Amino acid sequence: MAEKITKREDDYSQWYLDIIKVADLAEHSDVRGCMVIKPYGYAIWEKMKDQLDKMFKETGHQNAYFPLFVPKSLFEAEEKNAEGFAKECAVVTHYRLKNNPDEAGKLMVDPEAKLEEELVVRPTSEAIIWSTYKKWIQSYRDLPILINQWANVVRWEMRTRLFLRTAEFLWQEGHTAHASKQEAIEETEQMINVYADFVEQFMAVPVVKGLKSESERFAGAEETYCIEAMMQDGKALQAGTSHFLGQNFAKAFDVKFADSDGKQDFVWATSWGVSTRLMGALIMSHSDDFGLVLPPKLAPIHVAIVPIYKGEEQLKEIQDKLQPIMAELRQKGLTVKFDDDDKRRPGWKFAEYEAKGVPVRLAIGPRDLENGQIEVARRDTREKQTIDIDGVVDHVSKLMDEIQDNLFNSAIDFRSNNMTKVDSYEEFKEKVEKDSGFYLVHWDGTAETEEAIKKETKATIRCIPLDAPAEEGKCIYSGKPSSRRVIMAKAY
RNA sequence: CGGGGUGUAGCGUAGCCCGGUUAUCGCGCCUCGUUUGGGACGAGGAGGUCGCAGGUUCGAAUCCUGCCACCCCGACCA
Repeated sequence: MAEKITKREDDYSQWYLDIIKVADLAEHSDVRGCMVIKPYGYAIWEKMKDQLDKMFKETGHQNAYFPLFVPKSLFEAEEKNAEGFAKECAVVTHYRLKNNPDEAGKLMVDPEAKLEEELVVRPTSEAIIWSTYKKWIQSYRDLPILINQWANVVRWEMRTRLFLRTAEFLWQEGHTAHASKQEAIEETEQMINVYADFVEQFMAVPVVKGLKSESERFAGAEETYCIEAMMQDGKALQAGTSHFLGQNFAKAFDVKFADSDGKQDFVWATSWGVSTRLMGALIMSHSDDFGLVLPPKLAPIHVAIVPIYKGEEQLKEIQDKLQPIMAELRQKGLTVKFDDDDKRRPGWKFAEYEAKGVPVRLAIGPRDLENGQIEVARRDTREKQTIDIDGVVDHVSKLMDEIQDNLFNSAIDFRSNNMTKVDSYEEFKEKVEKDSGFYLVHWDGTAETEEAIKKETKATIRCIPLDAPAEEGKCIYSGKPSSRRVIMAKAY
């Protein structure tokens, strides 16, 4: 774990993978395109998960669980959805292995055990969930259904990348059913706001809330809301989506309800999700060449304490001095790790906790004990200062807020510096090729223009920002009129 | 799936072009000792189906064929 890492423009991917390695977050598994999330990485994910779960429950949702396998016929029911995912589905065709008669000790798929109907391993759960909701819904009194599920899904991607795109990934998917269009739209908007609040307030990553263009929309959705974040190389990362599904799935699965007048109508639907991809966003937003940088609100360890000592006696002295301080820190809800591991030297521990992104490190040795002081180091700026030990609890707890704010503000600054309004296509082409970043441009609203720009520049419409002010202009590509700017960027 | 690259101990690698003793070096690991304020030092030690499967050869990490995995660039995508 001693290797130095460097962030360079031409080597950003390697830097990203290096961070994952030095912080001990995850690694490639032996299974194609899959990932092993290691304990420290999972601890961070768990923090994110717990917070999101809390926010879902605060907005009236409940957790449930649906099957991993989706019979092919169910999967086919919503045509657009099936078509959108068909190319990346893992499919179960057999249910048994047997000994291979030609090769001792080897197994083979038993051809006798072919399934009548193939089972699709869920790439998303709309199909299985809506076929279930059909049984649950008869009247408006059964609505709304506000359910979330924490699960793994499988998408057989051509190219995979740790956290950002793995064949199997962990996520949460909300699936709600409503009696009115209006209510479903409100739900969709509510959830994109929940996501934005979580990502900004907990991950300290600023996002743009917006609508996807038709071509980037979720397969089977009427409207897709998204949040887009900017990574340190200027590229965009879609951090979460919330879909208004209209009555598409209700029609596909024949889910009708009787309203208060006894009239039958199809149910209105939403779905929304975020995944372990958020880990990628977290890593790429704040890390530096010394490793991961974690916002305090998501750090599994808030304070690492490194005692510097010779012999048991000195260690004991330090422990006695720190015992009440650690108790106070813990009382304030902070997780404290006192690292008296004698097998590692202090310098090693300093580097280790930096690599893991622990927000604050305390170091204390005989010299400090004598002076009644302690050394405090913050991870975000890597500043160290020696303060009176009496004030350390207050100081550290203030630092937590400061670090959380500083990370968010730095990310905002970075984004502002890399967000440009552009009005001519020539200028746009030139800029987007040289510097990644968000470009605010006028667009005529057609898929043809979008496609043409994508082909030429590799930049795509990340979203049509919800808060974009109305502004008359001309499409940078076609010159046709446009009423607001959209965000174009290269994306992950 | 198309183009390029890589695969040698836990990690990073030399050797491969031009086949030939016991496969190189660094980090890490184990033991003992000295150490401990920014990734310690010394001495000793363990660890290898050279990605997998075939082939050529007296002899293969090295040459040939096929396959697999990973990385980068495309297409696809959360």
